[in-house]
Amino acid sequence: MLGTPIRDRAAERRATTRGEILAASWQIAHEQGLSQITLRDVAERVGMRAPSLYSHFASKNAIYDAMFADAWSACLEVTNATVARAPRSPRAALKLYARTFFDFAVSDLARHQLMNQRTIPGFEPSAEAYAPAVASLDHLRESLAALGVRRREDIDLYVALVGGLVDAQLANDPGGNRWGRLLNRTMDMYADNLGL
Amino acid sequence: MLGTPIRDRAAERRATTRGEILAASWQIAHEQGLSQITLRDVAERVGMRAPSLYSHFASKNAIYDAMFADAWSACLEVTNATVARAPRSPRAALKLYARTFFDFAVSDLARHQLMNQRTIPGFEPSAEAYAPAVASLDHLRESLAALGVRRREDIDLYVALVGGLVDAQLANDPGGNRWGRLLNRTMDMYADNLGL
DNA sequence: GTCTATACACCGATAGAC
DNA sequence: GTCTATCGGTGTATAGAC
Repeated sequence: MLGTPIRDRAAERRATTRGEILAASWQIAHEQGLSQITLRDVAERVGMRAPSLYSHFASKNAIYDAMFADAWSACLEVTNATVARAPRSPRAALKLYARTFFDFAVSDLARHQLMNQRTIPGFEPSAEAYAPAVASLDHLRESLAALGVRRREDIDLYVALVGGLVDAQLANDPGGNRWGRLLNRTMDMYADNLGL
Repeated sequence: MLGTPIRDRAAERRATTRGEILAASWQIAHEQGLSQITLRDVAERVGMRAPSLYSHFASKNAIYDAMFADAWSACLEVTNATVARAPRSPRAALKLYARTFFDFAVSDLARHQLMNQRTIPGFEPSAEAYAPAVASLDHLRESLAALGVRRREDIDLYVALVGGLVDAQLANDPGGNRWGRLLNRTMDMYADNLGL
């Protein structure tokens, strides 16, 4: 009687190919911009013809969808690691959280555009791709709650403050630190406003 | 001897056609999104064939360029009118300036994307189109200076605060007021931080 | 299942007739 | 200045080889 193989070599190969397609897509996004990804270019980099990509992704937007999930999963991983070594002082913790997200966002323009802006014309993330994004926001809420920040408007303000610094940095001084310098001051200002 | 005509009817007609092309482009941007503008669609709305548009604009990006100048000119006009009726109190003036820009930005998503984000793949505003944008920033600097805000990092912080609220509002609650409600509080927080 | 070949409809842009 | 015709490029779809 034939037993079930331990490893599913076909599935492994399929997952590898999927990863290669995504890696090539990220490469193009970094080199030429997020919206400059073309199926023919992706296919060439992985040694295929363009239509063959449809064996692995249902459409070009499905590739963006997987990239969106990738990006937010990476964000969730980074912030998880940070919270584990959070300092006791609420202000210090606030600054660490904000700095972690700021550095993550500023370090990759294409990724930030995919995560936080709607720069791709017809693209809307699927529910599955949104899951790690929701998890990240939940995680942020828990982390802020542990510092005593629980009201929705306070969390909204935090989101706007950090997001505003990130957007200003990327839009007006990409590669620089003109707005990154203001991050600690902004968090002190925020903590003062909350009476922390 | 033939005198020069008082009115240049050909130039007037040309300017009118240009305006019609831009109006049609804004209409499409509002209905379908900024990146969904196609030359064939624009041409159809003004009663032309697509290639005829090249008699009035050198390229599709030249249309975006004129729209960019339009948008910042409108912003400059609105903020100019606001400063003229500024209250004496620095805090009240700060709130009025911020509210004016916030309402202007939030009222038109497509316009805001064109002005402040880089959502169109190959588009970079020309120097001429940038002029009203630079004038707006100069105008903001003068207005803030009159309130006692003169350091570059203080101005940078103001830009990030207002921009962050606008982006959060448009991205997470379009048509609502969830972040608009935080504008006055944010300006008080900012004024506290500056000791105003 | 995976890939190739081919095709379609649409895009921005250009050439040349009128 | 506007037209028709056309070009190379795009995302997408499908038939069929292996």
